[in-house]
Amino acid sequence: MDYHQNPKPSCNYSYIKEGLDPWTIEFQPSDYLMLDDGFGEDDSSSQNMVSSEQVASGSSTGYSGATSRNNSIKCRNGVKKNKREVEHRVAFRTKSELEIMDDGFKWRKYGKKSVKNSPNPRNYYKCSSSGCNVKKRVERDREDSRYVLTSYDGVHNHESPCMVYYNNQMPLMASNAWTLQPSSLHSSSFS
DNA sequence: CGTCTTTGACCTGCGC
DNA sequence: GCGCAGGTCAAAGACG
Repeated sequence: MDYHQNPKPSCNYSYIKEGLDPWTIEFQPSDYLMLDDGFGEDDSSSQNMVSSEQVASGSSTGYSGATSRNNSIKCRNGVKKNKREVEHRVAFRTKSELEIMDDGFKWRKYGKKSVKNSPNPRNYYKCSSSGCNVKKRVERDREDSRYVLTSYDGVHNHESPCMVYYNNQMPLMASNAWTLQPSSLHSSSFS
């Protein structure tokens, strides 16, 4: 049973960046987990991230899909949201042999879907904590299967189950570590 | 027995 | 209106 509690892999992470070579900045999981939600609001910063829609829509990998055709995000109830209205969505690419990396939370897989023009399926996860609606998408980079594309949608309304374990070393690690404010979402592509 | 993964079916939006 | 594609649901089975 893949319960996503494997030890933190000794892999290198790469932010999905804008303007610069998107795959050159590497960091460790702990670095990312300690980011605050004010992160990325300063455009002069070299640590901007982009929405996962840019990843999925092909800005960096060539993907295309229904949810990205009109720069809008569809919801189950049919309500559409503009890209920039989607809150708390982050994506990054990770060089790892493991598709599942321990981010301190427990995830339940609820779907798997093959993606057009990609030999690798996309996996869908929900946070297994009751009341927490954070979702996660994981897929291998179609152009370089050594990399894993991970995108998070939402903000955890609870602390990480690993909080106690890591608390001594990572006091800033918080449930909103994944937060990405809309103001930090950029609409331009990597082209 | 509870919780998880698997997987086909279904829903929705978009382009033609 | 139809087909395509992504995202989600839910039943069935597996596992500890």
